[in-house]
Amino acid sequence: MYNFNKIEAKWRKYWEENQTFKTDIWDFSKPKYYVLDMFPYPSGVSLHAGHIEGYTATDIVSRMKRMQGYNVLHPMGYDSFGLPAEQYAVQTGNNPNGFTQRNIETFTEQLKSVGFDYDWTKMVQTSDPKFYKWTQWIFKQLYLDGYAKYINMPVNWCEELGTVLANDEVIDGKSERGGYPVVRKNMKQWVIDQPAFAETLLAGLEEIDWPESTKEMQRNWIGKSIGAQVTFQIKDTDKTFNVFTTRCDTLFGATYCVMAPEHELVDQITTKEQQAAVKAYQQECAKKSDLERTDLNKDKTGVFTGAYAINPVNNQAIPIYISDYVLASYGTGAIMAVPAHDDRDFEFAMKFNIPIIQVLEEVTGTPHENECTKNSIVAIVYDPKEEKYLTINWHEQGGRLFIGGTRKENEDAVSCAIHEIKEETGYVDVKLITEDFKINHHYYAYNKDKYFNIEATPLLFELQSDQKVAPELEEDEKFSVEWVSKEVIDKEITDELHRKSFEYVLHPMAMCGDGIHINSEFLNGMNKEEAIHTMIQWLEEHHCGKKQVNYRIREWIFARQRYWGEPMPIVYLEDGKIHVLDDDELPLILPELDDYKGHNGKAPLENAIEWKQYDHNGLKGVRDTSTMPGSAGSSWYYMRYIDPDNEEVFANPELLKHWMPVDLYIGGPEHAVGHLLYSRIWNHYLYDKGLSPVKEPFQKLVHQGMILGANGIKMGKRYPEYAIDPLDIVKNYGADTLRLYEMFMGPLEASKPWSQQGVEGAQRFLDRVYRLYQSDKISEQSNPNLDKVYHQTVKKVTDDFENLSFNTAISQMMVFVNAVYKEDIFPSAYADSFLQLLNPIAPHITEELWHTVMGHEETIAYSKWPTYDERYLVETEKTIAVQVNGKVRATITVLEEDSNEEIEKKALAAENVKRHIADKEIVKVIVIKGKIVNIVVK
RNA sequence: GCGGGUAUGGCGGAAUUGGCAGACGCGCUAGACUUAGGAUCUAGUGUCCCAGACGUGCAGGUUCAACUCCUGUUACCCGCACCA
Repeated sequence: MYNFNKIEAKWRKYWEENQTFKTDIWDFSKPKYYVLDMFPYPSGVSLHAGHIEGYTATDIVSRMKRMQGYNVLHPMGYDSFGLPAEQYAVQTGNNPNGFTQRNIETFTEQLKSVGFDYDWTKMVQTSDPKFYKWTQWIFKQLYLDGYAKYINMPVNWCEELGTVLANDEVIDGKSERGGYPVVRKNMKQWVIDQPAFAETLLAGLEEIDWPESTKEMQRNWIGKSIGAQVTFQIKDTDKTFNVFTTRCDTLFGATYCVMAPEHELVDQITTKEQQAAVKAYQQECAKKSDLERTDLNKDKTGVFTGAYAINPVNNQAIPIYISDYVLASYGTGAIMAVPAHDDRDFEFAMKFNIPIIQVLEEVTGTPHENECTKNSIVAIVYDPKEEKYLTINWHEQGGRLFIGGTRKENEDAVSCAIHEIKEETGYVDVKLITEDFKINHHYYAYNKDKYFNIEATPLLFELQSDQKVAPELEEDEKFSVEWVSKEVIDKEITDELHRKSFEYVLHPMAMCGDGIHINSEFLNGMNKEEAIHTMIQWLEEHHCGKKQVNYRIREWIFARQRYWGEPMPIVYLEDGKIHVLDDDELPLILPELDDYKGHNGKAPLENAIEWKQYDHNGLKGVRDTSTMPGSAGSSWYYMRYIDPDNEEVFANPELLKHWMPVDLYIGGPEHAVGHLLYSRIWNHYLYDKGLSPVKEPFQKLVHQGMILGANGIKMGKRYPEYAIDPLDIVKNYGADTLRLYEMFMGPLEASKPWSQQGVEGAQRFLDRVYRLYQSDKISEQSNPNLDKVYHQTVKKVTDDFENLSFNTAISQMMVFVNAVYKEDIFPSAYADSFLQLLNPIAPHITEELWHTVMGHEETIAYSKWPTYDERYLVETEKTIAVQVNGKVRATITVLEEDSNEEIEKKALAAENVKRHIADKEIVKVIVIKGKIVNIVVK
């Protein structure tokens, strides 16, 4: 076994002493390549296997690009503000900075031990005043441009952490960190106006090479929906309120309105009689945490306010309820409810006995020209004693159906149905159960040779007794009355109308799809899309509504009542005005405290009595004592790497123009709607101001998958016995082995289980390579036997690295090594190139062999990446398969210049093929040149 | 419930535009070298009723040919979740 510990230490020292990986940022002579990792939070625990995976991937790409002649920027830094350091400070009374710096030292040591090619002279720390000066400065610009605002709004308040949280920091009603309960609370807060960026963020997604799932998550998070705002007047007052709806076409079906319990109008419109009930309900809702509020959504609750709203399209007065199924924070905090065509409204209406008006008919069947129209019924009779349904079996004429019939003029659906049941089956003692909707059905009647478009009303009856009269129609071989079970119906009733009828009658529900409008005056006969369009026009003409776009994304709550973050560069002056610090007052440095704990829900900086007092240039006031969220610094750090020591600007514009955007960004998928959205917002903003040269900061994004424990179980706190410490692997197997193994495990994006035996396999390969280079096979002679596999390997490794398919690149290198082992001569040119191909994955061992065996003086890191010659890849002679009726029966050797006829001749001549086509007729022979021959016989 | 993804030997996983399913590694079996082997090298390794048949979650379809395309379906993973 080669001495990996010694070799790895030797070359790490060499790289550091020679500043091998220092990027000359001003060297514009070569094309640039900016490859970035998501920087870690320097916690007390060390790097885990997942970090190594992502960091190795970028390391490989950066090393290959460097060898391909790019000027590569591959920096690393620390997201060093955050909660664990804060908690350490609270518990020990020590400044969190010391704790943070110690962790950073450990992390840096660990990262170096894995051999990553970071340019450490570019390192940034978000908690460094030199860095956060510019975080504060960008915030200041956002404030001056009106995007950062100090407003009163409902926030996520976590009592346990003593701070507000952003929406992405709340998971299932609990804090992301610690899992403490989170409640809604109204507070005056610093926020960033995210909805202002919604459109540009959506548009930008089209330009970038990101995983579709992540883009989709961002789209959902932004949550654009196009609809209409409709203004309702409150009956007998001059008050109005707006609702947002995506289905203004169903306005004629609105039978009530709902306001969120917190809606500002609720107190003003509630009638005396309802006041007590409304107050009680509001209090009940306020007490609930977000978790309880969403958890208790199985059953709808609500209270009538006593007030009525006037539906602008028909001047009907409809009741106004309050219910927590309407959220104060979305849309206008009030809705129009259309129970016939919305699931939630349907559920609420059923519970509170509110009328349901159908305004949209589902359409079944296919429309046809020259249809006759009529009204009809589908009667479904249920016998609860036998648990069977009454059907008519029309045998050949039309299969099994329920009882159907045409309504005569002036005949209502129920009497028609009762009449038809009697006429066709003789049963007379039936009770109506439901009759709530209509279906629009197109069909062709064979017996009449006509196309029909009918409006059908399905009705459910229950059989009360077996009482019967003689039916008008006698049963015969064409027609029989049968009671059957639900299973038989599911199987045998195929008619679309009858199936739909049965489905709706058994499970009444809202019809949310498309259809034909009814009961809707000027919309009647239109489909959904047409009706929405028409209704918006009508609303605008009558000044009671308009087209409206709504976003789910809300203000980004930007202040935390914590210590370990960037202080807000804000002062509240004595006259109540807000003052933002001058540039020369930045950075506003975080003061040392005696006590890092907040008291009574107040920020820890409240303890900095002197620091708080502001008296500068004749302005007196009090500083804001909140700090920025963890995602502030990480929203722009990628630009600071380019120019980390600049004291005049956050980064030199000329450098930014050359280096941005990040060409490849690799990190975990957990930041999909946090960091990755915030960064885009800041970058879009800076781009609009001309301070960033590109709109989108990260051109290509890839997420590495999770590395699981050996049993496929997530590593971590719950199962520490399965946790793998990558540094143990470095010590016991070598950094090169760790890197090779993690890259060979499987596709970068996939989750994959750890295998100790796999680690040993990786080490075995490296040792095999090492021994190969110690052998006397390396020679100045050439070896044509290796030409093809060599060029194939160069091509595949280059392509696969480019596509981040490291597992298959490694597999190809193994194929190459296996091939060399079978040969006596390993040409030194190939031996050189192979080290270069393997270098990005295993930098130490390859650098060692490059110098000690191949005799190079200079580092391998800047050697020219090998190229392949296409000539060796085209195969003059190829073995292809011959199939007979799609089954492989033989393989034949064909030459590049063989014509299809010659190939066919060879195929037919193969022994095993002859046997399989003997005494059969050849229907045709398919020859795909260079691929396969298929002989079809009969 | 909605959105996205995955499913291939004992295991991790390969398979350009549909064209010899199982590359490569792990594990396993046998042999060589050895005092020895948990080192190394060589050969083998999808299943079965083995001149053949079957086989990429399940059921269909398209095609000369399907892991790959189409329809339906199941299981698991991730995200969102009363968003009007």
